[in-house]
Amino acid sequence: MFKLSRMADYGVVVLSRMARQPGELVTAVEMAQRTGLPQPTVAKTLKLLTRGGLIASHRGVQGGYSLERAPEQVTVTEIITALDGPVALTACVEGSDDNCAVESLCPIRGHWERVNEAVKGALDAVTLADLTSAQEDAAINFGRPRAAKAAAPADA
Amino acid sequence: MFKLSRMADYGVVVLSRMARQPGELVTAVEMAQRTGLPQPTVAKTLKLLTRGGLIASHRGVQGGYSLERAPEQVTVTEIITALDGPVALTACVEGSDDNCAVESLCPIRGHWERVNEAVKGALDAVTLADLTSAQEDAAINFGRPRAAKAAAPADA
DNA sequence: TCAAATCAGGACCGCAATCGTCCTGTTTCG
DNA sequence: CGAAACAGGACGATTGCGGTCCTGATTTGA
Ligand code: FES
Ligand code: FES
Repeated sequence: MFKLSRMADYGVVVLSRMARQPGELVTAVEMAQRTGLPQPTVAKTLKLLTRGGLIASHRGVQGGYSLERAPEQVTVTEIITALDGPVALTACVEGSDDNCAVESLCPIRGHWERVNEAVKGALDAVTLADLTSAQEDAAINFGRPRAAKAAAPADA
Repeated sequence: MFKLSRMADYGVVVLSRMARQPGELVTAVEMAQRTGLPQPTVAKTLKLLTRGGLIASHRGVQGGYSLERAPEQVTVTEIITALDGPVALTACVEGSDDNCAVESLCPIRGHWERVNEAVKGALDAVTLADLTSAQEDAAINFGRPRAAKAAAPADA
């Protein structure tokens, strides 16, 4: 069913929540309260997000996490990459050391990368701002936005 | 890591193999031999593909499967849908009856659909013909493509 | 008519990756 | 020096997935 991991889901939820007050320092437990998610999991998510460079952390007594980057500069691809590793649809795309069992006679060998590129491009075109700001202008192009086809310069 | 299931992978492999001789009737066991994949799994894949309307089946003694549609009319989205169910990145997109646990206060509620649309659009733009074309340069690197992996240890 | 070939559909089990939790440092502030 | 808060990893339960097999249904051909 081609669904992304729950971690990435949580990550987007948490991040979009943080995008409301950029720069504000929030602790992990408070973040869990705001989102309604279990605290340990949210803490883990925050850690991963920090390691991925998406948010900044501050240790110590008055510490916490804060979103420093602009919401429209945070792409969904980055979030997924930070929480679930690089986007690699199949085993034969770069990023994994294990190839398909039939690499020798596979008819499409390197052509998976094109699909991978297309998906990554689509994911790249959606930013955190898109997910949080669509509140007011819900009537944008929902049918097939520029993201879909415009993300096809894979072979340029 | 946002990878699609192995079933979908196999499906594409099998289909792209069938795209070479469209209309030819091939049995499941022969298809397994051609692709090098285990027979039971390949049979299962063929069944799912048939149910999805991507290939035609013929029962009886001289039966088998055949690809009736044009390769450029078969999209990757269809293949994934046939084998893994509809493309639904998260639980809150249409297609599943189960929502996130925090749907009530989730800040992005319906906005996941945009991401879903973007991905589906990207997948829709790649057809079976795209994967099978450029067959000539697919035979060049028979060793181990391993695109730009940092310092690939000699494992040959 | 009968038997063989082949697909259809589902049941079943084992493995694996994920999800979620917790514990032990490390850092900063009061 | 102690408390607050993050960092990092270990650990177990669970769920879904991958893979196999078995029993029908259908068609062909002898
Ligand atoms: S080598 Fe991976 S799909 Fe063919
Ligand atoms: S992510 Fe599903 S309801 Fe918010």
